[in-house]
Amino acid sequence: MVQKNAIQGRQKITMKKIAKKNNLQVTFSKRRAGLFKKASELCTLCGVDIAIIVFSPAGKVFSFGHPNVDSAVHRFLTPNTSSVHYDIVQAHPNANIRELNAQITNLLEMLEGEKRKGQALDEVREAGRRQCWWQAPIHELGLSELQQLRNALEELKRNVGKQANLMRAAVECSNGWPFLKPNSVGISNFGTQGNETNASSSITQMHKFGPDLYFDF
Amino acid sequence: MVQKNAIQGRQKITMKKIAKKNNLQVTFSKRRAGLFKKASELCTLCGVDIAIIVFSPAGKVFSFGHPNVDSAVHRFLTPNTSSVHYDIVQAHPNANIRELNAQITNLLEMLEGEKRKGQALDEVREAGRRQCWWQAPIHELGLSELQQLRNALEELKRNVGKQANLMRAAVECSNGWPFLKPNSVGISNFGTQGNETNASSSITQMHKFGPDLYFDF
DNA sequence: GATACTATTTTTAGTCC
DNA sequence: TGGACTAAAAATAGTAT
Repeated sequence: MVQKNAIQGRQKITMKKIAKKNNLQVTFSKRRAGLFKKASELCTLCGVDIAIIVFSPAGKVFSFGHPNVDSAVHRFLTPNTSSVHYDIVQAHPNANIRELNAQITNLLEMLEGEKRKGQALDEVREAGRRQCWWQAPIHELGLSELQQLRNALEELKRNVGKQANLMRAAVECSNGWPFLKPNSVGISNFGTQGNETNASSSITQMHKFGPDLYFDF
Repeated sequence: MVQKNAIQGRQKITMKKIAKKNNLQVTFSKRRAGLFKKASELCTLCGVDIAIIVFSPAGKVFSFGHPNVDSAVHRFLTPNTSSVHYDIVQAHPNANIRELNAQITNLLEMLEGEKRKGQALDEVREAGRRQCWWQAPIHELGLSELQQLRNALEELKRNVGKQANLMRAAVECSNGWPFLKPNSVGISNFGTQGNETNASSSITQMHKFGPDLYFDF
């Protein structure tokens, strides 16, 4: 089905800008993912904060940050000042959020394993597709369900985006924030920060919703 | 000349914070170098701009940037004129954070269960009471990949975390903030408009990172 | 754009200098 | 902290969906 020629496998490449546009795009996606993964691992293994900002060839912005991009950037820009702004949120650590983060982190690891184990059993589950299956007594979800979950999440993401547009409109009609200036980083930061394990990093992507607006969510 | 024990070669490690201080430091140095190298390669191969900021366990700051950190950070923070970061407003009380969190938690539990059962058979479970909070039918589901689910989850995690944080911040600082309500949702937006900056092609090999690429404070 | 595959190329954990 | 070394763990180029 899919065996053309012999030579398969990684090829060595020269370190210079890739000529073929198409190839460049693929490489960019792969390596960007790889870079973010490396960063994530570094965060987890060494418990450090990292921020990465990448401007894609297409003009989009991809960012990665632990605990988030802005806190790191802020800390970078103002080395002397202790992140005061962030304390607004950090003042009262929310156990639920941490719990959520922990769960998601575990989930991600699980999915990795699940993915490896086998997608053979996936077919069997195709038939068991239901509406709102996520509400049902969850005891066992197959890959089919996971796929549905994925779609559902994307839908959610889309909805949030719409809302973001509305919100933005509202903001522009108002003045500004008490202590948030255009070039100052605002509140943000979630997940555990400080020390102790967990890989609550975040990989984000900018999504375009309007003719000239990118919402990051 | 140096053959102490047998076990040589790379060992697999678990993704959690390294316990041994000494080991952690070594790993940090190596991986940081590796991360920067990857970033460098991405710059060269794809001709894109990147900025990386890393706060070491020792409190130092390491950064990598092409063409330099500040330009990328600046571009990230000031996509254009107006636009305020982290605008928080609740235009319409649509998305309820609590519900969202509940759903996510629920989904996570579901997946946890799946993992434990070791992907047994997938019998159908009754629909059960539902409350399509995002009101979006998810019937026509294509053959998705777990990898995508993973990405979606990571994005969602960030989204939920941020919203929850902002919500808390709103509650704590409700006295004085414009239109913030206890159940308001926060959405942040960074723009990347117009500026296309298609990374110049004059990217010279960034071999070893020169003193102008590494900043060690 | 993102993924799947697979043969190779790279990266790197552990340990010693 | 920065190499050196070995061998196993990861990342990934090229190609096709």
